[in-house]
Amino acid sequence: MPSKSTEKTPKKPQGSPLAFAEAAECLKTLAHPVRLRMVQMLLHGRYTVGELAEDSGVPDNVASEHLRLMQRCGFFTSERQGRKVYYQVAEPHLRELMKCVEGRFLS
Amino acid sequence: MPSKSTEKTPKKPQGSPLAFAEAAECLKTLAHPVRLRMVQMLLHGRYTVGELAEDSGVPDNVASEHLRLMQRCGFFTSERQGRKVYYQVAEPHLRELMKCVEGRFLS
DNA sequence: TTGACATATCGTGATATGGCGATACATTGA
DNA sequence: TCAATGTATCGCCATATCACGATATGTCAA
Repeated sequence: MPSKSTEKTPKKPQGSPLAFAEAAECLKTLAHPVRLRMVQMLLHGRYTVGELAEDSGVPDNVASEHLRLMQRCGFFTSERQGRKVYYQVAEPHLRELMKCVEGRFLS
Repeated sequence: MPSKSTEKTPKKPQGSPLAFAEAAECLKTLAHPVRLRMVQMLLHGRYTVGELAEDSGVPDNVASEHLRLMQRCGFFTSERQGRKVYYQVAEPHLRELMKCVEGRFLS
């Protein structure tokens, strides 16, 4: 008679609670209409805060805050060039992730 | 001299604001450690509320609320069997989306 | 230096979210 | 019918998020 503790449990998928917490935090950062749009834009090129703000229809300071949030997750890096600051994608997995999202919601 | 309105703007990717709002809402639903874990579990099998609750380490009522949220997004369907309710994946895109997340955070 | 422009940060208030206990509902078996 | 089990719902409260206006910082040009 096998005790409960020695039964094999082959079906439960892997993943530490900490990893799930991290993943959830990054997904939460991604889960905003303006931020999603910014990610999509930056996957296609390099843009300034002002350009992204205008494209998304939000004021510059709001755009700046969204970009900062995503930068903290490691999504983007920024680079000042004169008075302007250009953002670009730094997290390579963003492309595939966005492809999934586009495949589900923009087709 | 080309007017501003007739300049071509070839680089901006597609996507209506409404689509981004929908996508953001679904991602927000996904963006929770317990819910991520539940999605992962249900991509590997069919489980009851109680089973998912125990696996995630949350009380049954909390698990039930999380499952209801995800059901509203169309992620899952539920099926009562006796006193128990089994949940299962209904949204086919979840598998690929979860694969992206796992590839980034559980490897 | 001054002023204009681009971006970033801060404080605040409105709204949303998450988890909890209590309770309701549904199903089965005694 | 009653009690036990499994699930769902509700009200409450703590916290988080969001957008805004005001203000600060950094950069260039005159």
